[in-house]
Amino acid sequence: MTVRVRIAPSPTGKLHIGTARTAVFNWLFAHNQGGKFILRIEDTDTARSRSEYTESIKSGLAWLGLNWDEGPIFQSDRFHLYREKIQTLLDKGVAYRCYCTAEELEAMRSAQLARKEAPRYDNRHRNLTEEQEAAFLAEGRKPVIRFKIHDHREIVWKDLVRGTVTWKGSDLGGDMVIARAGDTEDLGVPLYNLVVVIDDIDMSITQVIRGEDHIANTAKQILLYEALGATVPQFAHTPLILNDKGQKLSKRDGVTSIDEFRKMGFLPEAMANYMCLLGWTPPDNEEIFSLEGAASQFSLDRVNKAGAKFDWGKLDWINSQYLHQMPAEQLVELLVPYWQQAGSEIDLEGHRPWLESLTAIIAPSLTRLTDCIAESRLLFGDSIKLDEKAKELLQQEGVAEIIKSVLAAIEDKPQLTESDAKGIIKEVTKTQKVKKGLVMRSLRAGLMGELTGPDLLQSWLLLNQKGWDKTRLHQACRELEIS
RNA sequence: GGUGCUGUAGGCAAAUUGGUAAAGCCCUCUGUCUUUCACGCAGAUGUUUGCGGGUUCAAGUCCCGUCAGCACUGCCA
Repeated sequence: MTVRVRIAPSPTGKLHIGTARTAVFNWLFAHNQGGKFILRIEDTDTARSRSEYTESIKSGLAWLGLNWDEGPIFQSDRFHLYREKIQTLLDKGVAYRCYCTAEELEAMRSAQLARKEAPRYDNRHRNLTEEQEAAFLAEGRKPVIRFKIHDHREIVWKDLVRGTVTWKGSDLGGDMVIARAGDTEDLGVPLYNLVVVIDDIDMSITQVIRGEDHIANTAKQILLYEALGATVPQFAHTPLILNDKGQKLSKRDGVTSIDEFRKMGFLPEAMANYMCLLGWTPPDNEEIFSLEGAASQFSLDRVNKAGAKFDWGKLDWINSQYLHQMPAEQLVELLVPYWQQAGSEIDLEGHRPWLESLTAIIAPSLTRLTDCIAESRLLFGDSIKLDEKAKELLQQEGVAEIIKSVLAAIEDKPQLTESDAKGIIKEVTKTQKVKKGLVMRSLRAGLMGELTGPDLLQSWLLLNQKGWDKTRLHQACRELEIS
Protein backbone atom coordinates (compact mmCIF):
# COMPACT_ATOMS: atom_id res chain seq x y z
CA MET A 1 0.00 0.00 0.00
CA THR A 2 1.27 3.45 -0.90
CA VAL A 3 2.26 5.51 2.08
CA ARG A 4 0.11 8.58 2.53
CA VAL A 5 0.75 10.97 5.40
CA ARG A 6 -0.51 14.43 6.11
CA ILE A 7 0.08 17.59 8.05
CA ALA A 8 -3.18 19.00 9.35
CA PRO A 9 -2.68 22.44 10.82
CA SER A 10 -5.43 24.63 12.13
CA PRO A 11 -5.34 28.17 10.71
CA THR A 12 -5.72 29.87 14.06
CA GLY A 13 -2.26 31.38 14.07
CA LYS A 14 0.91 31.68 12.03
CA LEU A 15 2.84 28.52 11.23
CA HIS A 16 4.20 27.37 14.58
CA ILE A 17 7.56 25.70 15.03
CA GLY A 18 5.84 22.64 16.51
CA THR A 19 3.52 22.28 13.54
CA ALA A 20 6.45 22.79 11.20
CA ARG A 21 8.48 20.11 12.97
CA THR A 22 5.57 17.68 12.68
CA ALA A 23 5.42 18.60 9.00
CA VAL A 24 9.15 17.86 8.71
CA PHE A 25 8.75 14.37 10.16
CA ASN A 26 5.79 13.63 7.93
CA TRP A 27 7.65 14.91 4.90
CA LEU A 28 10.73 12.89 5.80
CA PHE A 29 8.69 9.75 6.29
CA ALA A 30 6.80 10.21 3.04
CA HIS A 31 9.97 10.82 1.06
CA ASN A 32 11.74 7.90 2.69
CA GLN A 33 8.87 5.60 1.81
CA GLY A 34 8.19 6.99 -1.63
CA GLY A 35 4.79 8.09 -0.43
CA LYS A 36 2.64 11.19 -0.56
CA PHE A 37 2.69 14.15 1.80
CA ILE A 38 -0.65 15.91 1.98
CA LEU A 39 -1.68 19.27 3.38
CA ARG A 40 -5.07 19.56 5.04
CA ILE A 41 -6.36 22.72 6.65
CA GLU A 42 -8.44 22.00 9.75
CA ASP A 43 -10.76 24.95 9.81
CA THR A 44 -13.94 23.54 11.30
CA ASP A 45 -13.72 26.13 14.05
CA THR A 46 -14.95 28.94 11.84
CA ALA A 47 -14.84 31.46 14.66
CA ARG A 48 -11.10 31.13 15.13
CA SER A 49 -9.92 30.23 11.64
CA ARG A 50 -8.56 32.98 9.40
CA SER A 51 -7.52 32.79 5.77
CA GLU A 52 -4.42 34.90 6.41
CA TYR A 53 -3.17 32.17 8.70
CA THR A 54 -3.74 29.60 5.97
CA GLU A 55 -1.46 31.76 3.83
CA SER A 56 1.15 31.91 6.59
CA ILE A 57 1.07 28.12 6.88
CA LYS A 58 1.42 27.61 3.15
CA SER A 59 4.18 30.14 2.69
CA GLY A 60 5.99 28.89 5.77
CA LEU A 61 5.98 25.28 4.58
CA ALA A 62 7.06 26.36 1.13
CA TRP A 63 9.87 28.49 2.54
CA LEU A 64 11.15 25.50 4.48
CA GLY A 65 11.10 23.37 1.37
CA LEU A 66 8.30 21.16 2.63
CA ASN A 67 6.39 20.82 -0.59
CA TRP A 68 3.13 18.92 -0.42
CA ASP A 69 1.90 16.48 -3.04
CA GLU A 70 -1.81 17.00 -2.56
CA GLY A 71 -4.00 19.71 -1.14
CA PRO A 72 -4.53 21.95 0.56
CA ILE A 73 -7.79 20.31 1.40
CA PHE A 74 -10.13 22.44 3.48
CA GLN A 75 -12.38 20.82 6.03
CA SER A 76 -14.78 23.71 5.76
CA ASP A 77 -15.58 22.47 2.24
CA ARG A 78 -16.57 19.08 3.51
CA PHE A 79 -19.30 19.55 6.08
CA HIS A 80 -21.72 17.54 3.97
CA LEU A 81 -19.50 14.49 4.32
CA TYR A 82 -19.24 14.91 8.08
CA ARG A 83 -23.00 15.24 8.46
CA GLU A 84 -23.52 12.12 6.48
CA LYS A 85 -21.19 10.22 8.79
CA ILE A 86 -22.82 11.65 11.89
CA GLN A 87 -26.11 10.35 10.61
CA THR A 88 -24.52 6.95 10.04
CA LEU A 89 -23.28 6.82 13.61
CA LEU A 90 -26.69 7.89 14.89
CA ASP A 91 -28.38 5.24 12.78
CA LYS A 92 -26.02 2.59 14.07
CA GLY A 93 -26.93 3.54 17.60
CA VAL A 94 -23.30 4.28 18.56
CA ALA A 95 -24.00 7.99 18.88
CA TYR A 96 -26.86 9.89 20.46
CA ARG A 97 -28.13 13.34 21.28
CA CYS A 98 -27.26 14.84 24.63
CA TYR A 99 -29.28 17.75 25.94
CA CYS A 100 -27.17 18.78 28.88
CA THR A 101 -26.59 22.48 29.24
CA ALA A 102 -23.17 23.97 29.83
CA GLU A 103 -24.27 24.83 33.36
CA GLU A 104 -25.31 21.28 34.12
CA LEU A 105 -22.04 19.95 32.84
CA GLU A 106 -20.11 22.47 34.86
CA ALA A 107 -22.06 21.61 38.02
CA MET A 108 -21.35 17.95 37.43
CA ARG A 109 -17.67 18.60 36.95
CA SER A 110 -17.23 20.68 40.07
CA ALA A 111 -19.14 18.13 42.14
CA GLN A 112 -16.79 15.41 40.90
CA LEU A 113 -13.78 17.53 41.63
CA ALA A 114 -15.10 18.26 45.12
CA ARG A 115 -15.33 14.53 45.67
CA LYS A 116 -11.76 14.22 44.37
CA GLU A 117 -12.95 12.23 41.39
CA ALA A 118 -11.71 12.56 37.84
CA PRO A 119 -14.04 14.93 36.02
CA ARG A 120 -15.99 13.18 33.30
CA TYR A 121 -19.34 13.10 31.57
CA ASP A 122 -21.52 10.53 33.31
CA ASN A 123 -23.31 9.45 30.14
CA ARG A 124 -26.63 10.53 31.66
CA HIS A 125 -28.38 11.08 28.34
CA ARG A 126 -27.17 7.90 26.72
CA ASN A 127 -30.56 6.19 26.88
CA LEU A 128 -33.15 8.92 26.71
CA THR A 129 -36.70 7.98 25.74
CA GLU A 130 -38.45 9.79 22.92
CA GLU A 131 -40.62 11.53 25.48
CA GLN A 132 -37.65 12.79 27.41
CA GLU A 133 -36.05 14.10 24.23
CA ALA A 134 -39.26 15.81 23.23
CA ALA A 135 -39.46 17.44 26.63
CA PHE A 136 -35.90 18.82 26.39
CA LEU A 137 -36.63 20.09 22.89
CA ALA A 138 -39.78 21.75 24.15
CA GLU A 139 -37.62 23.56 26.72
CA GLY A 140 -35.69 24.97 23.81
CA ARG A 141 -32.54 22.98 24.47
CA LYS A 142 -30.17 22.36 21.59
CA PRO A 143 -28.52 18.94 21.65
CA VAL A 144 -24.95 17.97 20.98
CA ILE A 145 -24.08 14.59 19.51
CA ARG A 146 -22.10 12.21 21.64
CA PHE A 147 -20.30 9.05 20.68
CA LYS A 148 -20.50 6.15 23.12
CA ILE A 149 -17.28 5.14 24.84
CA HIS A 150 -17.67 2.00 26.89
CA ASP A 151 -15.77 2.02 30.15
CA HIS A 152 -14.71 -1.60 29.87
CA ARG A 153 -13.18 -1.15 26.43
CA GLU A 154 -9.45 -1.40 26.15
CA ILE A 155 -7.81 0.36 23.25
CA VAL A 156 -4.41 -0.87 22.15
CA TRP A 157 -2.22 0.21 19.29
CA LYS A 158 1.35 -0.27 18.27
CA ASP A 159 2.82 3.19 18.16
CA LEU A 160 5.65 3.56 15.65
CA VAL A 161 7.60 5.68 18.12
CA ARG A 162 6.45 4.53 21.53
CA GLY A 163 5.71 0.87 21.07
CA THR A 164 2.52 -0.67 22.40
CA VAL A 165 0.20 1.87 23.96
CA THR A 166 -2.80 0.75 25.99
CA TRP A 167 -5.71 2.90 27.05
CA LYS A 168 -8.81 2.13 29.08
CA GLY A 169 -12.16 3.39 27.87
CA SER A 170 -12.96 4.55 31.38
CA ASP A 171 -10.05 6.98 31.24
CA LEU A 172 -11.40 8.82 28.24
CA GLY A 173 -13.82 11.06 30.10
CA GLY A 174 -17.13 9.51 29.19
CA ASP A 175 -19.06 9.63 25.93
CA MET A 176 -17.40 12.21 23.73
CA VAL A 177 -18.98 15.08 21.88
CA ILE A 178 -18.50 14.69 18.15
CA ALA A 179 -20.73 17.57 17.07
CA ARG A 180 -21.85 20.62 18.93
CA ALA A 181 -25.21 22.31 18.53
CA GLY A 182 -25.44 24.44 15.43
CA ASP A 183 -27.88 27.26 14.85
CA THR A 184 -29.54 25.76 11.86
CA GLU A 185 -28.12 22.35 11.35
CA ASP A 186 -29.98 19.47 12.84
CA LEU A 187 -26.80 17.44 12.96
CA GLY A 188 -24.77 20.20 14.51
CA VAL A 189 -21.22 21.27 13.83
CA PRO A 190 -18.76 18.39 13.62
CA LEU A 191 -15.81 18.52 15.99
CA TYR A 192 -12.12 17.77 15.69
CA ASN A 193 -11.91 14.12 16.74
CA LEU A 194 -14.63 13.15 14.31
CA VAL A 195 -13.54 15.12 11.28
CA VAL A 196 -9.94 14.03 11.63
CA VAL A 197 -11.01 10.43 11.43
CA ILE A 198 -13.43 10.93 8.58
CA ASP A 199 -10.83 12.81 6.56
CA ASP A 200 -8.01 10.43 7.30
CA ILE A 201 -10.23 7.58 6.13
CA ASP A 202 -11.40 9.51 3.09
CA MET A 203 -7.86 10.52 2.15
CA SER A 204 -6.55 6.98 2.72
CA ILE A 205 -3.99 8.15 5.25
CA THR A 206 -1.76 5.23 6.19
CA GLN A 207 0.30 6.74 9.02
CA VAL A 208 -0.70 9.49 11.39
CA ILE A 209 2.44 11.22 12.64
CA ARG A 210 1.70 13.96 15.16
CA GLY A 211 2.72 15.35 18.55
CA GLU A 212 2.37 13.27 21.69
CA ASP A 213 -0.19 15.69 23.04
CA HIS A 214 -2.59 13.76 20.81
CA ILE A 215 -2.15 10.38 22.48
CA ALA A 216 -5.47 10.46 24.32
CA ASN A 217 -7.18 11.57 21.12
CA THR A 218 -5.76 8.58 19.35
CA ALA A 219 -7.57 6.23 21.69
CA LYS A 220 -10.85 8.01 21.02
CA GLN A 221 -10.22 8.13 17.31
CA ILE A 222 -9.50 4.42 17.06
CA LEU A 223 -12.99 3.82 18.43
CA LEU A 224 -14.39 6.02 15.68
CA TYR A 225 -12.46 4.17 12.99
CA GLU A 226 -14.05 0.97 14.23
CA ALA A 227 -17.51 2.47 14.36
CA LEU A 228 -17.14 3.72 10.81
CA GLY A 229 -15.95 0.33 9.67
CA ALA A 230 -12.59 1.62 8.50
CA THR A 231 -9.07 0.30 8.69
CA VAL A 232 -7.15 1.92 11.52
CA PRO A 233 -3.97 3.62 10.28
CA GLN A 234 -0.66 3.36 12.07
CA PHE A 235 0.18 6.03 14.60
CA ALA A 236 3.43 7.69 15.57
CA HIS A 237 3.54 10.19 18.40
CA THR A 238 6.55 12.45 18.33
CA PRO A 239 8.00 14.17 21.38
CA LEU A 240 7.01 17.74 22.06
CA ILE A 241 9.33 20.69 21.60
CA LEU A 242 10.19 22.06 25.02
CA ASN A 243 11.37 25.47 26.19
CA ASP A 244 14.45 25.86 28.40
CA LYS A 245 12.29 25.18 31.43
CA GLY A 246 11.19 21.87 29.98
CA GLN A 247 7.64 22.92 29.20
CA LYS A 248 5.82 22.66 25.91
CA LEU A 249 6.99 25.55 23.75
CA SER A 250 4.21 28.11 23.60
CA LYS A 251 3.62 31.57 22.24
CA ARG A 252 4.55 32.94 25.64
CA ASP A 253 8.10 31.73 25.09
CA GLY A 254 8.73 34.47 22.59
CA VAL A 255 9.74 33.39 19.15
CA THR A 256 7.69 30.41 17.97
CA SER A 257 6.41 31.15 14.49
CA ILE A 258 8.41 30.24 11.43
CA ASP A 259 7.79 33.73 10.18
CA GLU A 260 9.67 35.18 13.13
CA PHE A 261 12.60 32.84 12.68
CA ARG A 262 12.82 33.97 9.08
CA LYS A 263 12.83 37.62 10.09
CA MET A 264 15.53 36.94 12.67
CA GLY A 265 17.89 35.89 9.92
CA PHE A 266 17.72 32.12 9.94
CA LEU A 267 18.03 30.29 6.65
CA PRO A 268 15.27 27.88 5.65
CA GLU A 269 17.81 25.09 5.12
CA ALA A 270 19.19 25.63 8.61
CA MET A 271 15.74 25.71 10.18
CA ALA A 272 14.68 22.53 8.41
CA ASN A 273 17.98 20.90 9.35
CA TYR A 274 17.59 21.81 13.00
CA MET A 275 13.97 20.73 13.15
CA CYS A 276 14.98 17.26 11.99
CA LEU A 277 17.25 17.09 15.00
CA LEU A 278 14.43 17.98 17.36
CA GLY A 279 13.65 14.43 18.41
CA TRP A 280 15.49 12.49 15.75
CA THR A 281 19.11 11.45 15.33
CA PRO A 282 20.42 10.25 11.98
CA PRO A 283 22.17 6.88 12.10
CA ASP A 284 25.40 8.36 10.75
CA ASN A 285 25.46 11.05 13.45
CA GLU A 286 26.02 13.83 10.94
CA GLU A 287 24.37 17.02 12.04
CA ILE A 288 24.48 19.12 8.90
CA PHE A 289 22.27 17.72 6.17
CA SER A 290 19.53 18.60 3.70
CA LEU A 291 15.94 17.45 3.94
CA GLU A 292 16.61 15.03 1.10
CA GLY A 293 19.66 13.68 2.86
CA ALA A 294 17.69 13.21 6.06
CA ALA A 295 14.82 11.57 4.22
CA SER A 296 17.09 8.94 2.75
CA GLN A 297 17.96 7.66 6.22
CA PHE A 298 14.86 8.61 8.16
CA SER A 299 12.99 6.11 10.25
CA LEU A 300 10.50 6.56 13.04
CA ASP A 301 12.21 4.05 15.29
CA ARG A 302 15.05 6.51 15.73
CA VAL A 303 12.68 9.16 16.98
CA ASN A 304 13.13 9.90 20.66
CA LYS A 305 10.45 9.47 23.27
CA ALA A 306 11.74 12.19 25.57
CA GLY A 307 10.78 15.79 24.89
CA ALA A 308 13.09 17.78 22.63
CA LYS A 309 14.44 20.86 24.32
CA PHE A 310 14.78 23.80 21.97
CA ASP A 311 18.44 24.78 21.88
CA TRP A 312 19.12 28.25 20.49
CA GLY A 313 22.87 27.74 20.59
CA LYS A 314 22.62 24.71 18.38
CA LEU A 315 20.29 26.44 15.93
CA ASP A 316 22.71 29.37 15.73
CA TRP A 317 25.61 27.05 15.11
CA ILE A 318 23.78 25.21 12.34
CA ASN A 319 22.74 28.49 10.77
CA SER A 320 26.32 29.75 10.84
CA GLN A 321 27.52 26.59 9.15
CA TYR A 322 25.18 27.23 6.23
CA LEU A 323 26.13 30.89 6.09
CA HIS A 324 29.86 30.17 6.08
CA GLN A 325 29.75 27.72 3.23
CA MET A 326 27.40 29.70 1.02
CA PRO A 327 29.02 31.36 -2.04
CA ALA A 328 29.23 35.15 -1.65
CA GLU A 329 27.32 35.76 -4.86
CA GLN A 330 24.40 33.87 -3.40
CA LEU A 331 24.72 35.23 0.12
CA VAL A 332 24.81 38.84 -0.98
CA GLU A 333 21.31 38.50 -2.40
CA LEU A 334 20.06 37.46 1.03
CA LEU A 335 21.92 40.25 2.79
CA VAL A 336 20.78 43.18 0.66
CA PRO A 337 17.25 43.24 2.14
CA TYR A 338 18.71 43.54 5.63
CA TRP A 339 20.97 46.42 4.63
CA GLN A 340 18.02 48.06 2.97
CA GLN A 341 15.93 47.62 6.06
CA ALA A 342 18.68 49.13 8.16
CA GLY A 343 18.63 52.20 5.91
CA SER A 344 22.04 51.88 4.31
CA GLU A 345 23.27 55.10 2.71
CA ILE A 346 24.76 53.55 -0.36
CA ASP A 347 22.92 52.49 -3.45
CA LEU A 348 22.54 48.79 -2.90
CA GLU A 349 21.25 48.03 -6.34
CA GLY A 350 24.10 49.62 -8.23
CA HIS A 351 26.95 48.06 -6.27
CA ARG A 352 26.57 44.32 -6.50
CA PRO A 353 30.26 43.55 -7.17
CA TRP A 354 31.33 45.76 -4.27
CA LEU A 355 28.70 44.29 -1.98
CA GLU A 356 29.71 40.81 -2.99
CA SER A 357 33.31 41.53 -1.96
CA LEU A 358 32.01 42.96 1.28
CA THR A 359 29.94 39.85 1.82
CA ALA A 360 32.94 37.62 1.31
CA ILE A 361 34.83 39.58 3.95
CA ILE A 362 32.19 39.43 6.65
CA ALA A 363 30.72 35.99 5.92
CA PRO A 364 32.87 34.08 8.44
CA SER A 365 31.60 36.24 11.27
CA LEU A 366 27.92 35.79 10.52
CA THR A 367 25.70 33.61 12.66
CA ARG A 368 22.41 35.04 11.46
CA LEU A 369 21.71 37.09 8.37
CA THR A 370 20.85 40.04 10.60
CA ASP A 371 24.45 40.11 11.84
CA CYS A 372 25.50 41.62 8.52
CA ILE A 373 24.40 45.02 9.74
CA ALA A 374 26.75 45.05 12.71
CA GLU A 375 29.55 43.28 10.85
CA SER A 376 29.55 45.69 7.92
CA ARG A 377 28.98 48.78 10.04
CA LEU A 378 32.59 49.94 9.74
CA LEU A 379 32.75 49.49 5.99
CA PHE A 380 29.98 51.78 4.88
CA GLY A 381 30.63 55.49 4.42
CA ASP A 382 33.49 57.90 3.81
CA SER A 383 34.12 58.73 7.45
CA ILE A 384 35.11 56.97 10.65
CA LYS A 385 34.20 57.23 14.28
CA LEU A 386 37.23 56.64 16.44
CA ASP A 387 36.66 54.63 19.57
CA GLU A 388 38.84 55.07 22.67
CA LYS A 389 41.30 52.32 21.86
CA ALA A 390 41.79 53.49 18.29
CA LYS A 391 42.31 57.04 19.47
CA GLU A 392 44.88 55.85 21.96
CA LEU A 393 46.74 53.93 19.32
CA LEU A 394 46.79 56.80 16.87
CA GLN A 395 48.41 59.00 19.48
CA GLN A 396 51.33 56.65 19.84
CA GLU A 397 54.66 57.87 18.63
CA GLY A 398 55.25 57.45 14.92
CA VAL A 399 51.71 56.51 14.06
CA ALA A 400 50.80 59.84 12.54
CA GLU A 401 53.80 59.52 10.24
CA ILE A 402 52.73 56.06 9.19
CA ILE A 403 49.27 57.29 8.27
CA LYS A 404 50.69 60.24 6.37
CA SER A 405 53.10 58.16 4.36
CA VAL A 406 50.36 55.73 3.45
CA LEU A 407 48.24 58.66 2.38
CA ALA A 408 51.09 60.00 0.30
CA ALA A 409 51.47 56.63 -1.37
CA ILE A 410 47.84 56.35 -2.38
CA GLU A 411 47.14 60.01 -3.04
CA ASP A 412 47.32 59.85 -6.83
CA LYS A 413 46.68 56.15 -7.30
CA PRO A 414 43.15 55.72 -8.57
CA GLN A 415 42.67 52.07 -7.74
CA LEU A 416 44.75 49.74 -5.59
CA THR A 417 45.33 46.09 -6.26
CA GLU A 418 46.11 43.65 -3.52
CA SER A 419 49.78 43.66 -4.38
CA ASP A 420 49.81 47.48 -4.48
CA ALA A 421 48.45 47.55 -0.97
CA LYS A 422 50.91 44.96 0.27
CA GLY A 423 53.72 46.89 -1.38
CA ILE A 424 52.70 50.11 0.31
CA ILE A 425 52.63 48.44 3.71
CA LYS A 426 56.06 46.98 3.11
CA GLU A 427 57.42 50.27 1.91
CA VAL A 428 56.07 52.22 4.85
CA THR A 429 57.43 49.63 7.23
CA LYS A 430 60.85 50.18 5.74
CA THR A 431 60.88 53.96 5.46
CA GLN A 432 59.39 54.56 8.89
CA LYS A 433 61.61 51.88 10.44
CA VAL A 434 58.76 50.27 12.34
CA LYS A 435 57.34 46.81 12.68
CA LYS A 436 54.74 45.63 10.23
CA GLY A 437 52.32 45.03 13.08
CA LEU A 438 52.35 48.67 14.00
CA VAL A 439 51.66 49.69 10.43
CA MET A 440 48.77 47.27 10.27
CA ARG A 441 47.30 48.43 13.56
CA SER A 442 47.73 52.08 12.66
CA LEU A 443 46.09 51.52 9.35
CA ARG A 444 43.25 49.65 10.99
CA ALA A 445 42.68 52.45 13.46
CA GLY A 446 42.78 55.11 10.79
CA LEU A 447 40.72 53.21 8.29
CA MET A 448 38.17 51.61 10.58
CA GLY A 449 38.18 53.65 13.75
CA GLU A 450 38.27 50.46 15.78
CA LEU A 451 40.94 47.87 16.47
CA THR A 452 39.01 44.68 15.78
CA GLY A 453 37.19 43.61 12.68
CA PRO A 454 37.46 41.61 9.48
CA ASP A 455 40.60 41.17 7.43
CA LEU A 456 42.29 44.56 7.09
CA LEU A 457 43.81 44.19 3.65
CA GLN A 458 40.52 43.16 2.10
CA SER A 459 38.67 45.88 3.98
CA TRP A 460 41.12 48.47 2.74
CA LEU A 461 40.75 47.39 -0.86
CA LEU A 462 37.03 47.59 -0.45
CA LEU A 463 37.18 51.14 0.90
CA ASN A 464 39.69 52.05 -1.76
CA GLN A 465 37.23 51.19 -4.50
CA LYS A 466 35.04 53.98 -3.19
CA GLY A 467 37.87 56.37 -2.39
CA TRP A 468 36.88 56.15 1.25
CA ASP A 469 40.35 55.11 2.37
CA LYS A 470 41.66 58.57 1.52
CA THR A 471 38.82 60.44 3.17
CA ARG A 472 39.03 58.32 6.28
CA LEU A 473 42.79 58.63 6.65
CA HIS A 474 42.59 62.37 6.16
CA GLN A 475 39.96 62.50 8.84
CA ALA A 476 42.17 60.51 11.18
CA CYS A 477 45.00 62.97 10.62
CA ARG A 478 42.75 65.94 11.30
CA GLU A 479 41.43 64.44 14.51
CA LEU A 480 44.96 63.69 15.62
CA GLU A 481 46.01 67.30 15.17
CA ILE A 482 43.05 68.65 17.09
CA SER A 483 43.57 66.46 20.12
C1' G B 1 -7.52 14.23 41.64
C1' G B 2 -7.10 10.62 37.30
C1' U B 3 -4.36 8.68 33.01
C1' G B 4 -0.02 8.47 30.17
C1' C B 5 4.98 9.54 29.05
C1' U B 6 9.93 10.90 30.21
C1' G B 7 14.56 11.21 33.47
C1' U B 8 22.42 9.51 30.47
C1' A B 9 28.19 15.48 31.65
C1' G B 10 26.32 22.92 31.29
C1' G B 11 22.94 21.86 26.53
C1' C B 12 21.42 18.33 22.41
C1' A B 13 22.34 13.34 22.60
C1' A B 14 24.67 7.84 21.05
C1' A B 15 24.82 3.03 23.07
C1' U B 16 21.67 -3.80 17.67
C1' U B 17 17.52 -8.50 20.79
C1' G B 18 20.72 -6.88 28.65
C1' G B 19 27.46 -7.74 27.24
C1' U B 20 33.83 -2.77 28.70
C1' A B 21 28.89 3.66 29.19
C1' A B 22 29.64 8.02 28.68
C1' A B 23 30.56 7.97 20.81
C1' G B 24 29.32 12.52 18.21
C1' C B 25 27.75 17.75 18.14
C1' C B 26 26.98 22.60 20.72
C1' C B 27 28.78 25.56 24.80
C1' U B 28 33.17 26.72 27.97
C1' C B 29 38.58 26.76 28.33
C1' U B 30 43.60 26.25 26.08
C1' G B 31 46.83 26.10 21.95
C1' U B 32 47.51 27.32 16.66
C1' C B 33 46.75 30.74 12.53
C1' U B 34 46.21 36.37 11.97
C1' U B 35 47.55 43.24 12.46
C1' U B 36 42.85 42.24 15.48
C1' C B 37 38.08 39.77 15.95
C1' A B 38 35.69 35.90 13.63
C1' C B 39 36.31 31.36 10.81
C1' G B 40 39.28 26.98 10.46
C1' C B 41 42.44 23.37 12.75
C1' A B 42 44.31 20.75 17.29
C1' G B 43 43.48 19.61 22.30
C1' A B 44 41.22 19.82 27.30
C1' U B 45 37.58 19.99 31.38
C1' G B 46 33.19 17.45 32.67
C1' U B 47 31.16 11.13 34.57
C1' U B 48 29.44 6.93 36.25
C1' U B 49 22.90 6.65 33.41
C1' G B 50 17.02 10.99 39.07
C1' C B 51 17.00 7.86 43.76
C1' G B 52 16.35 2.87 46.31
C1' G B 53 15.74 -2.20 45.83
C1' G B 54 15.31 -6.83 42.80
C1' U B 55 16.26 -10.57 38.63
C1' U B 56 21.03 -12.03 36.14
C1' C B 57 27.56 -14.33 35.28
C1' A B 58 26.32 -9.32 33.40
C1' A B 59 21.30 -3.87 33.92
C1' G B 60 21.31 2.83 30.97
C1' U B 61 18.59 -1.31 28.83
C1' C B 62 14.06 -6.04 32.37
C1' C B 63 10.83 -5.92 37.20
C1' C B 64 9.06 -3.30 41.79
C1' G B 65 9.00 1.06 44.62
C1' U B 66 10.05 6.22 45.07
C1' C B 67 10.99 11.28 43.55
C1' A B 68 10.85 15.00 39.84
C1' G B 69 9.32 17.08 35.24
C1' C B 70 5.98 17.24 31.30
C1' A B 71 1.49 16.19 28.53
C1' C B 72 -3.60 15.06 28.41
C1' U B 73 -8.01 15.26 31.30
C1' G B 74 -13.20 20.95 26.17
C1' C B 75 -19.71 21.67 23.01
C1' C B 76 -10.55 24.06 20.70
C1' A B 77 -7.59 21.85 17.24
